[in-house]
Amino acid sequence: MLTRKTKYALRALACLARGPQEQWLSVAVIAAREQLPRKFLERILLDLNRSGFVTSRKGREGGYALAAPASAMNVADVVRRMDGPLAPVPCVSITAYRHCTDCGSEAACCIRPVMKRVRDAIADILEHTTIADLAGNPARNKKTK
Amino acid sequence: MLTRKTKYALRALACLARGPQEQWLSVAVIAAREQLPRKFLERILLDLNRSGFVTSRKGREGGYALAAPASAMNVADVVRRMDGPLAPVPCVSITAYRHCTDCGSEAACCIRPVMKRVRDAIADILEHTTIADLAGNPARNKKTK
DNA sequence: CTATTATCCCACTTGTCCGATAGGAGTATT
DNA sequence: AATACTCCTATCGGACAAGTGGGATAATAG
Repeated sequence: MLTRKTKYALRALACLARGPQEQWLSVAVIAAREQLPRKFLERILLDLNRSGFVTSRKGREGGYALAAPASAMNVADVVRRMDGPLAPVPCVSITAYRHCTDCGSEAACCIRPVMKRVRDAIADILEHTTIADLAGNPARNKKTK
Repeated sequence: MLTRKTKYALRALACLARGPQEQWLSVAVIAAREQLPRKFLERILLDLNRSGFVTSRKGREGGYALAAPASAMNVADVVRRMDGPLAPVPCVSITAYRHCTDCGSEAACCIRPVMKRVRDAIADILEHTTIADLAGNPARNKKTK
């Protein structure tokens, strides 16, 4: 299950992608447009900033903007940053591989092959879906700073 | 992420599918063979029994056996019982649809279409993978009671 | 009949994470 | 100087994951 944090993050990014190019959007505006809890969204945008998905401007008329073109930003990366690896078991993750502590031998594990296929299927979809796709606006690009 | 509960459940079912047809396997035996915590496995098998995946026999020489042919038991159903719906968001689940509390309009939701595709991809794989596949023994069938 | 061996079942613990809020410090604009 | 933003930390309740302990019940071997 996707956490709300991730859903809100995706909504906020889509909102930025749709928003007017000429100005920064404040947390308050995004929260109002997308109907999201203000304070929680603030925290999420902070994370998105640290992860490099958005840039910010302080003070009056400040706010957030996409750090890259929406069409160059895929959903998989956002989900991974917020929710962690896409893979259903850590030992089939490509970006965050970890040996399963409860599993003796990976070669002999009967669950691994199936979950590998699941991971690949999920990754294939989410990596080929961009924020621009979510925004329903493939042409929209980065805000020129 | 799959919970351990589900992973253990799948391992136990695969173990039963592989095990000798003529006898019931006790929790202790399964735990030893699959290297699983005994008590926890007991609890899991109880759930699997209630959900109808296995049958049990009390007393001496008792234990568990598959309630249906391993080749007729798919992974998706097991995961759903133990971990809940496969869908990344409740509003795209087919077996356990629920309206997302944080979402105003499903028709206008920008996240739903992508997640719908993810759900379908996961379901497609897990529904077409059986316990027999896990056990590496497609011919193995139900224990004749 | 009785001891043994199994499932059944409840309660409890410990830790982690989710979702969210409070409150204040820093900073840019009017 | 006042205002309106972002930034950052701390905290909190509730849920759930992963497991353990102890005992009731039932079936069979001897």
